Amino acid sequence: MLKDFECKQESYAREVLRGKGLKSTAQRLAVVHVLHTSGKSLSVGEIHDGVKDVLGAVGLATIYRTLEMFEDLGIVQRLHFPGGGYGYALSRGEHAHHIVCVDCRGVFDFPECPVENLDYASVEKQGFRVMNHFIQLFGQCVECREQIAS
Amino acid sequence: MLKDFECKQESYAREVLRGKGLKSTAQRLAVVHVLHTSGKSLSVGEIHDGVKDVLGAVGLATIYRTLEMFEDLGIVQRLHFPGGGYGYALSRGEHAHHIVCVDCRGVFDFPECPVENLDYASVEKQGFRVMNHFIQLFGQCVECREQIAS
DNA sequence: GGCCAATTGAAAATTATTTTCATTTAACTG
DNA sequence: CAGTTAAATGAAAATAATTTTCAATTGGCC
Repeated sequence: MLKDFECKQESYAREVLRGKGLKSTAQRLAVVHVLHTSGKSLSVGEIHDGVKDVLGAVGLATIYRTLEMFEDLGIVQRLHFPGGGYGYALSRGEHAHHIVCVDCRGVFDFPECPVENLDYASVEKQGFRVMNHFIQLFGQCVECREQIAS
Repeated sequence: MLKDFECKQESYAREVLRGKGLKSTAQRLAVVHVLHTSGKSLSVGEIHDGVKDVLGAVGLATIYRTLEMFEDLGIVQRLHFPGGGYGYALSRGEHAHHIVCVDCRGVFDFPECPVENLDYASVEKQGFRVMNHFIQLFGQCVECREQIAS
């Protein structure tokens, strides 16, 4: 199932999958497509609904399987919200992090990595070796701010 | 139920609870106690087990209720692990963050807040107002590192 | 087009979490 | 310190979320 037009993210996913000997199924590409066109972070259920809109009936288990796999492959990233709950968004580039609007759950770029230039000395003094970091910024995007003001 | 010796964290929890007109029950203080003595981040189930060791039978629902409430009160913090799953740890001070050992799930201090001194200009240029941030560093603590080396 | 391992769907099974409601308890009051 | 009362608990049921199973289907390669 090859579509006439694919967004960059879909081609990228295709490439990563092929590289690992995994299949680029319609369901998997639809997950990328839905996330891409929404521009937001979506819950598993929302992704399932979106994929169903594109393909018709799709098993929920497939969505779970795909998202887990995509996270391992670095295609998507799991985001946790302050009030509880989580969602997925397409990964940004190498060391870009997500800024998430707490109202619309829209995802924006935060190109600088705050941890990049960080002094690990205080930590490494304790003998700790930092391997990985998880950063999410939360706030309000312009649109949601204006909506509340009005 | 007042114990002869209470750790600082328990007294602190007591104080916060009183301030909100909430009761300092044995179950609630035991949650703090278990987290404190473990020095690690623990899953809901592990906390339940730990509390049962101290008090005998305790309902799991109480543990869920307590942890949710403690998170709102800033007494504990929920941590999400890279491979999935989550746990709770006692909150560190105001802007200190957690560093979590991926092997033993031990929690260490990271006093500097990397976001504190960050230039939000690039974000705010997009009209985004940052309200909140979630940071977790993952790595390996000395002990786990040595264990693997041996 | 045909082959084969990978993938899917549907349902069942499992696990996690929340709700309900009768009973108990901490904290305040006199 | 006993009495009062709203808050909290426990146990079980209800709900929701996630994973597993296995037969049927499909994508990628020859």
